[in-house]
Amino acid sequence: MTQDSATGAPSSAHEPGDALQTGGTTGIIGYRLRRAQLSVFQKFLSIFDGLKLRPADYSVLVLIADNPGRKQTEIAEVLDIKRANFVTLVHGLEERGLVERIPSSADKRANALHLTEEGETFLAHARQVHEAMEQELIDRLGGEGERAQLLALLDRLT
Amino acid sequence: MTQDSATGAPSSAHEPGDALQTGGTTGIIGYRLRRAQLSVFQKFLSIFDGLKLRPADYSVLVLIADNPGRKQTEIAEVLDIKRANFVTLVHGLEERGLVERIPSSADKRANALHLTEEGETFLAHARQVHEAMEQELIDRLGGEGERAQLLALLDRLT
DNA sequence: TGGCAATGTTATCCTATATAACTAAATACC
DNA sequence: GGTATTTAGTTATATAGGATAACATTGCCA
Repeated sequence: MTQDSATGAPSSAHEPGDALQTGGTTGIIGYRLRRAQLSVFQKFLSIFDGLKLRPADYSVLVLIADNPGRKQTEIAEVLDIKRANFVTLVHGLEERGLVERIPSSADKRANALHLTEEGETFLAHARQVHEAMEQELIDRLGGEGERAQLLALLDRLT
Repeated sequence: MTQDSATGAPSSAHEPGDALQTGGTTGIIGYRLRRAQLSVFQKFLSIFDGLKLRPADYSVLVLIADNPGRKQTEIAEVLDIKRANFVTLVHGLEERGLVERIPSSADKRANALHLTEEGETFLAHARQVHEAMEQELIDRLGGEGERAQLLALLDRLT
């Protein structure tokens, strides 16, 4: 009884060079999501290796650029980053001269976040680099239509 | 010049209660992938909280069940888990009485992995629980067709 | 005015993941 | 056949992500 291909069930024995039965995991939506996400993030990391920018850093810079003057809690919240961990993240960006924490005059507890001039320049470049990566992903998907399809399907899972 | 809705660009000022401009991040494939993956894993964790089973544990049990007698390196490899980290993972499953490490007679360095009787019973139950979750995800996607579409699109990213 | 909530921060913990080094055993090479 | 290389499992260790608790300062509000 070694008819794997018929039943898909594991045979009682295996030859040393045999491929493993992976259907039990590769059929799982969450598993495939995770693999795809890791693959895309890996590509991001390799592309942005020179700029020393991680996905979280990039998303923070983009959000600050598109919402200048917002306080830390607001930016952290939309990214689902705990404000305690956001402190370290912003601190790093500030040390690199990309972000400014300006004490809010309206609320003395809060810091208003802004990009520095250098931060604007840096992000403009990073956005170009990222745009190229995004376009490659779209190409791999098959086009804009497939990208829209994917995003719509992902939305239903969230 | 406060016509955000027309340009999508940030206005120079924001009202305290305003929603943030998030298009810069939510349009990114990798960002949406990550959010969806986190959401699905979160659901997994809450559903399997009672069984104290994490996604990685589940995938390991399934792979051992479907490929009994394989050695650690083989199972770890298909899951992209470093063999050094796999040691701890399998050790935990062994301590819980779900997995056996049987020294291979053919290769005295290797451990042949098997589920125990208890492991088989446990996994049978876990598979049922997971099947219900998977079906809910499929329903959310819209049906089997959409599931197949999603998996196909994810494949192209990997 | 006094109590409660929010902001930013520090400290700490846990988990996941990556790397290096080691042993014992198998394999390759000559 | 004996030596060198590779492989399997393991240990120790480092880093990064993310969660929680506690605290000072400030804002809110009733």
